[in-house]
Amino acid sequence: MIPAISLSTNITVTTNITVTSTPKAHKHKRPLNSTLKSLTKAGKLDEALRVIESPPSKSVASEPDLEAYSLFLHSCISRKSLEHGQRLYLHLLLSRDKGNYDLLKNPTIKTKFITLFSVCGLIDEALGVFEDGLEHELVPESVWVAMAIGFSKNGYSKEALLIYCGMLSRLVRPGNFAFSMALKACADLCELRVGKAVHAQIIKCNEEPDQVVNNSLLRLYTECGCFDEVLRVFEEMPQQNVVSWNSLIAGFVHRKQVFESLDTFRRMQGEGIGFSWVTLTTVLPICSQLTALNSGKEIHAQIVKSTRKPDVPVLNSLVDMYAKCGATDYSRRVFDGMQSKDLTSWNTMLTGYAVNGCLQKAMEIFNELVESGIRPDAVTFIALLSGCSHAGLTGEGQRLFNEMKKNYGLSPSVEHYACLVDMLGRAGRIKEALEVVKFMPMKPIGSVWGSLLNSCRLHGNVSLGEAIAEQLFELEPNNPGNYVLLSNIYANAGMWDNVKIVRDMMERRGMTKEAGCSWVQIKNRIHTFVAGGGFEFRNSAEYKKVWSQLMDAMEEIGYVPNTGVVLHDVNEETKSIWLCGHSERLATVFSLIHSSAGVPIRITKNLRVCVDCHTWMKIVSSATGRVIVLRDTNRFHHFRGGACSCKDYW
DNA sequence: ATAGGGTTAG
Repeated sequence: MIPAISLSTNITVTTNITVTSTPKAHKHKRPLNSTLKSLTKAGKLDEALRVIESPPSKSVASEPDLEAYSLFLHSCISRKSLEHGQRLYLHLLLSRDKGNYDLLKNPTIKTKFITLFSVCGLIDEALGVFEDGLEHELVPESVWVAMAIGFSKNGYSKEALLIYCGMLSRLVRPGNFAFSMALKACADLCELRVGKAVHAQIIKCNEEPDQVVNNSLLRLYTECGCFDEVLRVFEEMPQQNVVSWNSLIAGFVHRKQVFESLDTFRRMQGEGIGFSWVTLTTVLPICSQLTALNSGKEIHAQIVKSTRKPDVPVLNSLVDMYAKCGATDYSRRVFDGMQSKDLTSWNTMLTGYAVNGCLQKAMEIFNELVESGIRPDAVTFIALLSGCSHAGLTGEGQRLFNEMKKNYGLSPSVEHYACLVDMLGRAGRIKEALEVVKFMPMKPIGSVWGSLLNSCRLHGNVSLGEAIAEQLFELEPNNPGNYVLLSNIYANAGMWDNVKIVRDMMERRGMTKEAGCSWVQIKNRIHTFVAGGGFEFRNSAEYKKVWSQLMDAMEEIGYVPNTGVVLHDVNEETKSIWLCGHSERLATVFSLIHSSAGVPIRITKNLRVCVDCHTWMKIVSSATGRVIVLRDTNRFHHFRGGACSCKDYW
């Protein structure tokens, strides 16, 4: 059975097949072939071509044989040497026109040309080779598969599947190569239905799928979120290798089961599977997400200990992990040590500096990037612009925004406009920000209105905030953050009735504000604190001791809680008690108790830091002499000696 | 000839 696939195509596959007789082996004489082969093996493709293209003399055969050409093409493919391949192709076409035996009909040669053109990105040329004679010949599986892989590798997964279907419709039986290719295409498209049909074919063909096919199944089900299937295939396959385990970890990451994925990584070491660079590039982002610096460092140690040379992606994710843990110095060390860098390496380092508020250094990296001759891309500018926005460098940001198109030929996307709007709004230039929204060439997305609303909150603009919120509620009715922002605006203005109206609206629409939650890694454990929770900890003697010491220090400095951040209409005393229960404070006290002096405290929060906690943190950093690195939903705050890296602008 | 990965965004 052929699975029903509804995909649009411009490829027509005809089904009337005429079988031509098998070509007779091409006669050849040794000398020419051995010359050609040795030239090819020595990498002297130019000379080899000269031999091929030279007019036939009587002393040698008119054409070299299949084997010699195969070898030559193989060499072209591994070097991605399009030019040599094209010249051979032209030569064979001319030779065919002269009435010589048509070597382009030979499946091996055909497969190699298809592969060569595909790896060089010339998918149309590859298709031309493939379709040449398709109607009259019985094309073996290998040719179909080469064409399909060509499509798939160039990002044309639908077309790859259509080739697969074309093959089935001609009753060519798919083998393991065809199966894994088809499954990859389905995984790339998230085409679960077709993928399951292929799975069914694999089962029905009654031959044991090989490991690659099983791994492709794992990836399909991982991508499509069918975790039960992932587990089943994983358990049932005769042997799991590194790739299988990597898929399993990726499956957990996909489901945001960070602890399970770390656990699987450990189990894989326990079972003697080891790891590959891909394993580490899958696991490192978990450490980034969790700000689990200790775990990240352990992985770094594995890389250092290894005798293999780490590849670019694994080092990129290492740079990112350190940056996401607020440790840009470590990032920089890894970055500087990289022997080769790609644009992602630069973007990652740049972004790391930008989100940590080190705009100066981000600009230095940017300049170095430009000097090294690499062209920055859209991501580079999002990092720079959002960095400028958060650092309050409006002029610099505007300059970059304009340079983007003028000097680098990049037209700003809606995300870039969002950054521009954000930086103007934050600086209190809300009117100009609105002008940008009005004249930008595309429809604003939620985040554009969102940053405007945030600007209204920062600058206490109630009426404009209301108007913007209205737009936003229409665009993103189910984003609780927008409602919270509006109620913040009302609360700051003391308009408690309106706060209540917004709260009721949220409740009616079934939305809840995410509970504030902070966590910190101490040794290998992640300790989580929820706002208003942690009672057991707060009742402990050690907590009370540290807390009262902090209170004394606060009093000395003259700290008065800013209860304005409590968005409920309750009395002042209750408000200040609630503030003490904010999750970042619990995490801070916990860290003060459980980590040694001199080590920076690294806390991560799922929401934005509140203004009062921000003040509180500054004081704690000066009273205890500790560096506190707080990562909130979008920024880093480095508290040191009573000041914050964000200069109170965020 | 087939399977696995990293960066931005209120």
